Amino acid sequence: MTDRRIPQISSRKQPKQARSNDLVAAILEAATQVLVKEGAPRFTTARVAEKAGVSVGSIYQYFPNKAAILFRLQRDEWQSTSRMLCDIIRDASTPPMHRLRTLVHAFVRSECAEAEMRTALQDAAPLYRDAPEAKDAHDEGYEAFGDFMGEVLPHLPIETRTLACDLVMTTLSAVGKAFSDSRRTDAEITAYADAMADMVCAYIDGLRRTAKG
Amino acid sequence: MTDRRIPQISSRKQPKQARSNDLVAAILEAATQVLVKEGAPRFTTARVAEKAGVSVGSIYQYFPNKAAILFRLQRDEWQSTSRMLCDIIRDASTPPMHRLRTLVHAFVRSECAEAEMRTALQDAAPLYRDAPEAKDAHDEGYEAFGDFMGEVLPHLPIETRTLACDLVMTTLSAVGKAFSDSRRTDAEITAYADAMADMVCAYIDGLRRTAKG
DNA sequence: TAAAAATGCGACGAATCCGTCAGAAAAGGA
DNA sequence: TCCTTTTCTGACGGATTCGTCGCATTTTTA
Repeated sequence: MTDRRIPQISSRKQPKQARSNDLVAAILEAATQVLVKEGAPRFTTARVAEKAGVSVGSIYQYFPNKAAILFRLQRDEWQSTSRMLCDIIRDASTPPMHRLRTLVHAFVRSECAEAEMRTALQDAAPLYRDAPEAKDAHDEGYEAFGDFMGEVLPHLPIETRTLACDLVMTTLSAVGKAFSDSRRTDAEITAYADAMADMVCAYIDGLRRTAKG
Repeated sequence: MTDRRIPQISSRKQPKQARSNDLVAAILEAATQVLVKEGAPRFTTARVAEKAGVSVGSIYQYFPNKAAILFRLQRDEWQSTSRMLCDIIRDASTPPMHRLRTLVHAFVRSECAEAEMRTALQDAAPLYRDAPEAKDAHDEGYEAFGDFMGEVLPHLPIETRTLACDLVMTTLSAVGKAFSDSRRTDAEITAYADAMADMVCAYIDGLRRTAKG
């Protein structure tokens, strides 16, 4: 790349009055709608402002630029699914592989539920992807899953385990995205999630045998 | 989406003189460079023309619009990798699962080799994705892989087999993309491809046992 | 209640970008 | 060589977008 700018992402000013908070909330809500209904290329501060019943200037009071809004939406999304996955994978009251299957189903279902939003955010990625803050948003879920793999595959060499962890997480996320690119029925979702779970479990069982034998 | 245009993609006119062919080739070459070096948002007919040492008007003589250039690049890429995969998976002189492993390695390696190009094309996807021609570009490889699954899992119910086929193809493509998003060393590529092959093979072996037992 | 501070407004300048069109240049034919 | 056809050129119109800035409005403070 020859001339990429790294967008400024961090917030411009902290709201001090109550109405400001409402404003920010309204902006984010409107941004979501604009993004989903109009698509990434037509995502414009002007359109967001109009939808939110607010003027452009107000937006730029709390977001340094367009990219910051998109980044914020993306980060919120990551955080919420990340948290969901943590809850499932750490639930000590159910057997590990059962947790994993539940995780897969929950993940696929969630991806399908927000497919439009996700696609649009993906399309807008060039605008915020290069921001430094973009990296540290995924780590919560990743760490939890690392613990899980340690629990299930204690005897595996650490390197192999890390690689396996990476592969499984990537598979969930990437295949989930790809699957949810088309609109799916409930039955399709269940069937596909079952197949994904089969695949991942088969892989992990294989690793188990390798470690023991 | 409220107001998406479907872009016209099909070619504007067939070149009749030799110099025209050179021109089209030069345009595509320049387009590739611009896309990789400047990134999707800065991909402009003007820039492509400049790089190709040609005027904007000439571009619009052979491509109806910007989207058509991008679509063409994407299609060429799909075709070439699709063909490569067909050659590997259909090679009757090697045992099936060995072919599959080779396929995985070849695919991951190829994705990594053209990572920048692929990312940029992905970023530009909103411009050409909705075109009707976009769908029928993947089918060659898909069909070949379907045959392969039939060969390896003859006793599996057709529905299950189709699902499995879909899952494996999607996994290859989606996980390969995600993996190649970061720059990778040769050793990393090999290790990751091995892990992917392990996972896919474990899944298919599992299905085999299911079908027999 | 009056001044100060915070917030909200929206027209506007500057920058791109897309694709066209009238005419120049090159190639082909008689 | 001269005329016709094909190809190439690049300035330009029309459209869109981003983000700012001077000013109006509301809230807080004294």
